[in-house]
Amino acid sequence: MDRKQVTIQDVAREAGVSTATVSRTLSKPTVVAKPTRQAVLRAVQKTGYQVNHLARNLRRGRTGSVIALAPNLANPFFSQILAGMSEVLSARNYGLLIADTQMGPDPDERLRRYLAAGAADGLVLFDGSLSPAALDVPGRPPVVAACEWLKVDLPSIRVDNAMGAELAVAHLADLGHSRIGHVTGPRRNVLARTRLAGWRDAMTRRGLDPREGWVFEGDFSMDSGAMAARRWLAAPDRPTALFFASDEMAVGFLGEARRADIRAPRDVSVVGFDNIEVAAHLDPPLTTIRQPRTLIGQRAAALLMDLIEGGDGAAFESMVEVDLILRDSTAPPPPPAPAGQASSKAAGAA
Amino acid sequence: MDRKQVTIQDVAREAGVSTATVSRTLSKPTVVAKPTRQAVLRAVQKTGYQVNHLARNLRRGRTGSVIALAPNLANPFFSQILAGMSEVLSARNYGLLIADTQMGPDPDERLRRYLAAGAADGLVLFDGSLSPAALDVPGRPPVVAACEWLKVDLPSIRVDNAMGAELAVAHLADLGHSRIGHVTGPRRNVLARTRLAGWRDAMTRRGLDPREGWVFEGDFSMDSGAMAARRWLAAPDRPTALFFASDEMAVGFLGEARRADIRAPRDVSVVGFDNIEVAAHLDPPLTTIRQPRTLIGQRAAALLMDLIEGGDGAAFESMVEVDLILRDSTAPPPPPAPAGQASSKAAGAA
DNA sequence: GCCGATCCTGCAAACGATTGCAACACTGGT
DNA sequence: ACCAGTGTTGCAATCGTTTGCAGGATCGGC
Repeated sequence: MDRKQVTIQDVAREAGVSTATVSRTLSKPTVVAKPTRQAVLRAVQKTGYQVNHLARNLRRGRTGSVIALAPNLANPFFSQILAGMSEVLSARNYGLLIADTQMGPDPDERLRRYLAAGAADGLVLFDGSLSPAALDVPGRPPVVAACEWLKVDLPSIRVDNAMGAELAVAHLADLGHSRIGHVTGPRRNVLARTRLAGWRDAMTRRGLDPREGWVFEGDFSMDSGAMAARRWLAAPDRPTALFFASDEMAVGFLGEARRADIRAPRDVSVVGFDNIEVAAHLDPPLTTIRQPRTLIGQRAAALLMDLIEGGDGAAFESMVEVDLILRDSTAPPPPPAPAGQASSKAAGAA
Repeated sequence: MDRKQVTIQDVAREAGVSTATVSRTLSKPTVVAKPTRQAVLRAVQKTGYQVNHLARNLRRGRTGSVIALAPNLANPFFSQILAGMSEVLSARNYGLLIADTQMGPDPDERLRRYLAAGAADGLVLFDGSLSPAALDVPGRPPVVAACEWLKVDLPSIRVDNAMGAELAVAHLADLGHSRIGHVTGPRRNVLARTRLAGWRDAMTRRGLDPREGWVFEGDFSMDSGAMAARRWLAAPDRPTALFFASDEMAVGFLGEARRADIRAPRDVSVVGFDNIEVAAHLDPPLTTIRQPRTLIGQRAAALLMDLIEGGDGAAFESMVEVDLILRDSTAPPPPPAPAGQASSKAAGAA
């Protein structure tokens, strides 16, 4: 094997110039005279030289990659975000490292180590469950928060969750619903809290009652959506419409509800959040709030790049908008049942 | 700011030893005397020293990370695989870089560059559409193929697609179906081809007719599943059961079919492939072939690690098994309609 | 023919770690 | 007292590149 790597020295020898010239030809070509440049390039061709990134980066004092830290890589939610990041990063010749925060025993410590280790020039954080205090690391690289921390003064990408809730409630109210419930994400999650607060605001703003009995706690998962369905079925005076903090929960809800012969939008209207791919292919297709995940990734990456290279962070905070995707899981509320009580199944079958 | 990074020199000075000793204390502690070791560790504590990976790796001639190359990062299919990889890699202190092959103009060239650039110690390839010829790079790092190339003699992780098809067909045949169709992935995709071949084999092995009119071409996407539904509806003498090369297509099929008032398993039995998360939450819950995606990631990473460190590649090829997840989208075929023709809707309602 | 300006190139010192080699200090056996 | 062996440490080279500085060449204007 010619395991031996060809170095800049070899090229220099081949071209009859110094290593400095070779280096310059490759990084700032304008500064070297044309004939020399061509000779060097020929030598590069001939030897098949490839720069050694390790050496270059050591010298330059950067790593040439950024790291994305997510709470759970297996969650498909992140795949599109990563794709967005990858797109802008690779255009700038940066590498994208990914890591899972929730794997070891102490996630905060893990974050701290990533920051201190200097394994990357920057970091995008998607895990809002980590403590902002973990960012207190002396010489840490720039960090972009895409995890909805409220208090922290950090460059960040935020999703307009309040607007999402507003759009959902507005849509349902416009259809004539007044008993509009909400299925939340996990209590401790900031996204979940923001959406819940958004729902409350939107309700009160319209003079509707954001009744505590109409909020069902979930954890974003399909299973928790199915659970919510069971609790919703058992609830007295249950809402005629539900706004879900995630599409997954809406999916779980619909599946479970159907087993009790409850159909959307005939018996209940549902609005999801996120516009996951399957939303369009359910029966009924799910009305939902779309978060542009690719865009989130792109924005986060671009902001981080700015911070790393420019450094001023002009677009310090950026809010990405959401919109309502209208499909068929919402409709005007069913006419109140004659007896007014618990017989919507029978009524539905008529 | 104390932007200045603390180096091994600072630690050495603080501890009153040479840099060599510090380095050894950190990498092979047994070789240095206990008192010295403690002094060094104290100094490390005091100065807050962190090794500079760039420098270490330059010296050691490795990068400490591997790269996963996928055709489309946005595809949630990969998120679980990546999670699996991340798990074993981070346990070994390796980083995980990800990149999208299908972004630039020339994917093959892109792969070639990744290999030549030496940006990683190894590479896992998930894109079967690339040309194996692109791997012909002189001093390239080890590559694990997880993309079902047939001919190439490369360390690889394969999924037992043939067995998947066999399980699906066996299940449907056991239920009494004889007209079992197949919805394929894109023609050029090797996975798709293997599943198609598996379906053919399984059918003929049972004396069933793998009729050409019963295969519907798709591309793994939900949309293509919906299209397949329309073609299936229009087909003369259509199959009573369908085996899909992906769950996504099955989902698309079910959604579209329902609009024509066709229900599974009443009117048609469907088996998917992959066991995506939503499969369990559909109505009906989808019977499917499970691919253990996390395991695939783990295996691929472990094999690559072996290749990088051990080098012999003991477990050169590894086949991961699939299994049948029984849910409710399959049932015995409906009794043949009296007129035998196109009236299954009406018949079903009886 | 001289002078500054301009352009191009090479020298050599970094970047921050690892490691082969040799030196040194002990130990215990003779 | 000497020697071989063992355990511990330091010296200095090395990994492959970038870059500040300075020197040589060339040019145009006087």
